[in-house]
Amino acid sequence: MPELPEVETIARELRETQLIGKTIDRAVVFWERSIANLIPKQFSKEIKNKTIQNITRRGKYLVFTLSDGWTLLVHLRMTGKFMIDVKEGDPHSHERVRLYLNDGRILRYEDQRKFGKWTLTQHPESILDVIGLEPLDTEFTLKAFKHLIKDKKRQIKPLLLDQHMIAGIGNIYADEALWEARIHPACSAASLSDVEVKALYQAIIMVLKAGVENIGTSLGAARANYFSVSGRRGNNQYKLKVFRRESLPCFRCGTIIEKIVLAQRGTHFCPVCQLNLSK
DNA sequence: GATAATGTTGGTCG
DNA sequence: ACGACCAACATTAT
Repeated sequence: MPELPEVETIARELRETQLIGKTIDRAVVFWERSIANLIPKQFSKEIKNKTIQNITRRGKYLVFTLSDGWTLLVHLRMTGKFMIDVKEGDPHSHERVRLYLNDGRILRYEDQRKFGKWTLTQHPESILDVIGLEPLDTEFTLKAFKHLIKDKKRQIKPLLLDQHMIAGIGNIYADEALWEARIHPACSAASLSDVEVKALYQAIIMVLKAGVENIGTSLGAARANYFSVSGRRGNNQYKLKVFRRESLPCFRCGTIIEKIVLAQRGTHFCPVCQLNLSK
């Protein structure tokens, strides 16, 4: 569920809510497998009394820099979310981990589908260094993008979703970027012309920036859907051009948007605007 | 009421 | 190197 813009929004809200500088008095784990690399007992022991020094984002990971050289990496996968409470209370229905802070607040982590993972480590680089370029950083240049996709015969959409190539793009923003760039999601990366590569490069940056500015995409009304720490829903769902618009007219040419499956992911595109048969 | 689909990622197996 | 498929899960839509 949360892609780069949603994770970025959450990181910002966690900072804005003054978590930085607070100390973790105690941790409670309700679902063991939410902690990827430690048993709950070890996790609770190691995180106790650590101070939160910073909260940032790398790809789709939330990065909590803690005291004494420790880092907490949180990947929300499909349904992970954070909530902050001022008072003790029974665990919420999908609450998996809870951190008690020294200012009396409780940071709750909920994850309906239990796919999300927390990693508490002194060596975060082993995870963070193997993921790809940050698309909203200066390192993501047109030249770097060209280098990334040249000679890659694989389909362009699965490539965009590959976190080892570019970090943070998920199913929504991949479809949106390809529509903006007028590129068919199934065509081979290496087959793209220079003009198409540049258009796609600009589209990736554009759709991600728009997502961040609109504080993320919250689809549907269900509780499983993305909302930020404060419970606020994003607004980007109202700006989407193709994602989940199957059988509706393309905003550019009026053709009915199609939905296919690519790399086991629902994929939405306009069969006329995005018709580059180069493959 | 059964079945398919869901925004993620890691593994296996050709 | 890649793609196809499965697995981890709970819920909603059909």
